[in-house]
Amino acid sequence: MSTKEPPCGLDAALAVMGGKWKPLILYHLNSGPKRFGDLKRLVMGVSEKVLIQQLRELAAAGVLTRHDYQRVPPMVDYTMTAFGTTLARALMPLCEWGTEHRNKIAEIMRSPERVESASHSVNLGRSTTS
Amino acid sequence: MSTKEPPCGLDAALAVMGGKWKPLILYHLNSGPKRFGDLKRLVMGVSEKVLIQQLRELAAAGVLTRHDYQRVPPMVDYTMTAFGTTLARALMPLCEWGTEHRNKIAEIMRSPERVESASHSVNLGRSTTS
DNA sequence: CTCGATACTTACCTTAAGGTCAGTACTACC
DNA sequence: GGTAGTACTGACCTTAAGGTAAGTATCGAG
Repeated sequence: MSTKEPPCGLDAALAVMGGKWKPLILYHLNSGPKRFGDLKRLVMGVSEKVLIQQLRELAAAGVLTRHDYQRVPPMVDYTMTAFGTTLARALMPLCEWGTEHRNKIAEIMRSPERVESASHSVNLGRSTTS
Repeated sequence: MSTKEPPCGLDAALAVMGGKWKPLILYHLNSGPKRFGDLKRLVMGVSEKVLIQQLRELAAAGVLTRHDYQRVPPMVDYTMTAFGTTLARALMPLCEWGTEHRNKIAEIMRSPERVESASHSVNLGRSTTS
């Protein structure tokens, strides 16, 4: 019984969209195909190397397609697949939640709520913060 | 203009819920208060140390409260805050998406889609896979 | 000529995140 | 005595993830 499929598919979803920049990449691509340079500007703070890497992973996961126009200088665009679109749609409530609560979250990050019996500051770390 | 608040709150949301086990912790706590041991069994694969750590972080972020009954042996339970409940609700579409697509995702992870001009396997890494 | 644009690749580096293991303190049961 | 339960703490370790910097090749503009 302990090896049964879990009731919640969050682990599976996170296996696809997990990565520091992937959620934002998905958000931006959901509004239409984008060139590499567009994404670089829209996903503020991402390095070229990591952007390329995570785009490739998303492509490998069938979430987006990379279309190379075989030009010099290079010209490449990235488009959501139908599968990817369903994921982006499932991410929208989280996006909205974050937008609505952005001020509260910023405040909490500045001054985390005192945790009973411990009051060290929170490190939310590498993988998800910007 | 480039320092304006982003249109999408995913970064803020991820600042709160980012962490390998936090989404699943949130999912399980959404169905009612839980003892530490309950969570350890429900969130399969998590180590005690990391579970404690991420519970503390979620408490510091105001998502849940920790109630210590001051007993020996220790008796502690964790309850979602109203704020946390809004987040868990925002996560449900993603949970459902993952559940629906679990088979497809498992297949992709076994055999990632060929990426144009590269065909290396996908490593979805530490922070979000189980 | 230089610089800017395009979208990458590669070498190398740092460190945050998650983990194992040992320990804590008490009770109850065998 | 031992084991099991409760929920932690701290020391120590590994490595995945994200990053910087340098480089690639071509075109067009000044």
